[in-house]
Amino acid sequence: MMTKPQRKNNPDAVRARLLECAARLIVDHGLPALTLENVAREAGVSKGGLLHHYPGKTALIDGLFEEVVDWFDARVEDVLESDENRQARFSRAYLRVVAAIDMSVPEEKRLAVLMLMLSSDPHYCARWNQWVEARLQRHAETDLTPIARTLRLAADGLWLSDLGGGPDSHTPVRREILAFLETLDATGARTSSRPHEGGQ
Amino acid sequence: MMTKPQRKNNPDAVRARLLECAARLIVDHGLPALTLENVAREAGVSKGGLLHHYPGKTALIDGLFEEVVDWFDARVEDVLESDENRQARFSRAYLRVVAAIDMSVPEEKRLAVLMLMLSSDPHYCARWNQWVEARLQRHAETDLTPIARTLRLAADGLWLSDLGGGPDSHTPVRREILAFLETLDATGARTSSRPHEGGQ
DNA sequence: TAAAACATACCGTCTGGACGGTTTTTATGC
DNA sequence: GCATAAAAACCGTCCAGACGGTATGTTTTA
Repeated sequence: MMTKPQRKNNPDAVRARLLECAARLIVDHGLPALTLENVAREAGVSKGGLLHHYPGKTALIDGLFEEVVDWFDARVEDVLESDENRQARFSRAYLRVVAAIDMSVPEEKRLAVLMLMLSSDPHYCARWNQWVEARLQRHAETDLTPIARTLRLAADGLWLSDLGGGPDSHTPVRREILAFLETLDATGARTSSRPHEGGQ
Repeated sequence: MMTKPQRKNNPDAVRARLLECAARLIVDHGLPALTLENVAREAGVSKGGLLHHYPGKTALIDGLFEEVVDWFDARVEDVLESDENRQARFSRAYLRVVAAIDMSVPEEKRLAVLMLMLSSDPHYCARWNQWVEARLQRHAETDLTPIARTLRLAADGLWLSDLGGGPDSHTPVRREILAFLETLDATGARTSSRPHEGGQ
């Protein structure tokens, strides 16, 4: 027997569905497709139902933003801990998480949402920068080198390419790039590993 | 005396002003600020006047897109030709152009528009990919290596960082990254320069 | 029975764009 | 040259639809 078969309403599931549908809408049809009506219809609730859970469009987007950031943060933390090499740990984890994203998996598509929100709204951009800089501060010993920064920069590029299906988003090419970047990481560690603080 | 002081109408100038104002509106206040009325007011014409030159909003955006791409293309071509080193010529030029962008110069701000359009609309994303792939095909001999791809990826990351004022957009850090990437370019050329075609 | 979880109906605003004018420029005939 | 017709440039108004949000119900859960 199921755990809760007699329960008709499941607000938590509805909220999750709302967020998921919002993400899918954005990724598949762009930001203008993110309307309250669309999200509600996709999630199988009425607009009133949606506004009950998220009192306004900004609340919905905020919820989506935080969920995606948390998801990304958790994955980075996970990859980070299972890495013995300390050199540029955070940035390498950052890159690996981005590289591991498979856009054909709807679950992972939602990260693309982040990219969209970042580039469109200065507000979320600032909040994202806050997250990055907090992590950068925590890993100041290992992730302030040019190599580390390059890894993250390349990750962002890969990320953007994924979003638009660019020439670098195809599996074989991407695999090669990744391999190169990991090599770069190893060699770069020897080349210039001095962490420099507070330039200027 | 001026060349054409007696001419009251100057449609070409109006069209240019329209595009410029559209770009500024997007960069300064985000995409939702791009309304026909706003653009028309900023450009000092009526909405009817705008619709005379660009029959519809999509036409306006299309015009803006093409102008910015052309601008970027011209600069890349320019940097490209004045580079004796053949290794990853196109990708290095791509990087240098992006790196040279000064967001405090309004003229160069408009490149940010491209980034916004790319990440928001799948349609323009495809058109951008078309451009990149065309250039990639033209420079197939030099720019299909992982290093070349990495340069462009990093450029995109830098670009995105510029748009949002991320931690890598500050001058000293950026300068360091750039220096590193140029070094990487030189060393990488020796490491693995074999062009591989048609993976899969 | 009170509150949470929904649905339905409705409203105000904004925006793209159609439409019919008016003025300016250009092309044409003489 | 010059009148004049035609085309291009431009303006102001109006409208239909979309969208965010409110207000008010109805059902389910605690």
